[in-house]
Amino acid sequence: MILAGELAAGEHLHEQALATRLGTSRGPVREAIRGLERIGLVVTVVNQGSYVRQVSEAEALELYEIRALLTGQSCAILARTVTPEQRRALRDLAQGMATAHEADDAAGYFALNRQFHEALLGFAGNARAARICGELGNELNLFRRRALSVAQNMRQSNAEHAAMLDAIEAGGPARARAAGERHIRGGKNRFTATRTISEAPDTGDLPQAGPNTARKQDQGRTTNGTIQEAPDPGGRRRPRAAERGGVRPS
Amino acid sequence: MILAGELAAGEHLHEQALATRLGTSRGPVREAIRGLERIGLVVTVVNQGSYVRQVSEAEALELYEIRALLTGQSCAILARTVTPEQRRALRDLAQGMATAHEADDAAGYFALNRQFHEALLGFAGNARAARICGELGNELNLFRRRALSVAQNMRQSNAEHAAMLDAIEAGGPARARAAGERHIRGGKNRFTATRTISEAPDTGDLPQAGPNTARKQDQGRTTNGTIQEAPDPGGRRRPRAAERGGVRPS
DNA sequence: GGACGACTCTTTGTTGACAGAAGACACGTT
DNA sequence: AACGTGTCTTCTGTCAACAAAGAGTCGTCC
Repeated sequence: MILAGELAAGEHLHEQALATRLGTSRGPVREAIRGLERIGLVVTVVNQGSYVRQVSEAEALELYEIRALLTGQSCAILARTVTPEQRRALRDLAQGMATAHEADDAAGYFALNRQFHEALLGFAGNARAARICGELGNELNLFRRRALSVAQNMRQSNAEHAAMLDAIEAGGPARARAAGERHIRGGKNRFTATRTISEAPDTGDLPQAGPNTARKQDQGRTTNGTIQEAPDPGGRRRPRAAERGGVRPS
Repeated sequence: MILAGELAAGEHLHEQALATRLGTSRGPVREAIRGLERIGLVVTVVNQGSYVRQVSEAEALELYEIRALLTGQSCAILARTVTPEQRRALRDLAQGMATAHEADDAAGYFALNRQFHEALLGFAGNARAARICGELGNELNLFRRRALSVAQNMRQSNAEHAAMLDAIEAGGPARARAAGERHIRGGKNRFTATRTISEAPDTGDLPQAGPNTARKQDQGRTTNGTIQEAPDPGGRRRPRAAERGGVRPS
């Protein structure tokens, strides 16, 4: 639900509501939340609840850097080890993305893009790196949402994919690595360029509190103590207040 | 408890026993297990329970590669951005490790080593990379345990730390990156060399079943479906059999 | 009129109990 | 004697209920 955008970034996770919605009880929901917390999709404040993680721009840039490294390394490895079947599979995925782009099928494009990167990392033989890269991509989706569905960006991304494959097939490890890193950093730049679009809080139908509602907040001590990040619920903590008066102007 | 070695790799996590031992009930234990599962310290099989993750040698090598990349990148960044305070902090940690090595203080050495790498990654400015690297180190500890407490290895590791710092301070990004990668790959080689030592199952006081006890095992379908790894409980699944007759020879 | 304090309500944290599943043991059959 | 089947026990998965803590609201006092 988080990745699908049904739960907005910063949104409070109401355990009972989720349980009834999923047709189960609070126990399984809590266990799931603990798992999401560990992979960084959710932040929990003791005695207050859990919130969908809000990725700051600085953090997003960090994630891009890690992905660039891992992707570049995978390309470098593939330049030496790629098999004809793998080449064909990657080319097919790239071709599929091109047609999806022409058909203006953003959803299909994203699915294929994910498969492409997953296959690339997987072929390189480091399953764990592939898993990490996928999780980082998930977190990035929390931030960028669909701000990247600009057609121009899709085309540019496709060109970079082709360059990566060319470098893998004929360029040698160093060039392949550079192409891989360039692609991710290109995505990073596209993200930075279109960031202002998603800057507007797009919480959909949720009532939105003002940016400086007085709140105790306790400086966000999380249960595992790793990410001391202010949850900033964004909307209401107690539904009652929002439903009755809406935003309380300080 | 896993990192401290109280729970051996492959050991079954008995929820009720853990709950009573920790003075709580099964709910919080289950939530904690879900978190550990997400970061890869625990593997769960449905309707069978959770086991401390067993890291295969191939996986361990993968983890080393990822750490090498991240560490090398951090060194490259630090070569351009390191401040005098950071240099001093890293030098102090390296010096502390040297004295710990001379004093044969393996525990102190490991603690300092962890701090050193944490500080290195942290100074490089990518908090997430630091976190990932730390988690990977935790997982590696599942495997290598204390096979690396050989004095010779400590000395070699110290020399590599010094080389990293030298390269960061005077060598430029490329040399610093190479030094960082060389250190982690050196650890990888030391791990491979001493691997046979830890190969002997060191489960301590646990009764150990024979290597080929017939078991259904269901090929280990996990709850999240990511790591299809055979749990291989290693010891007993039901205490009764082991307590009554011990190992049943086929 | 504004600020402080008590009260109430909602939500989380935790517990105990129940149902289902899976393995182990014992018995009967081939 | 070996194999298959039935039963039993144990453990996990899930649920409903209780206790505690925090936040909002209302009343009172300065």
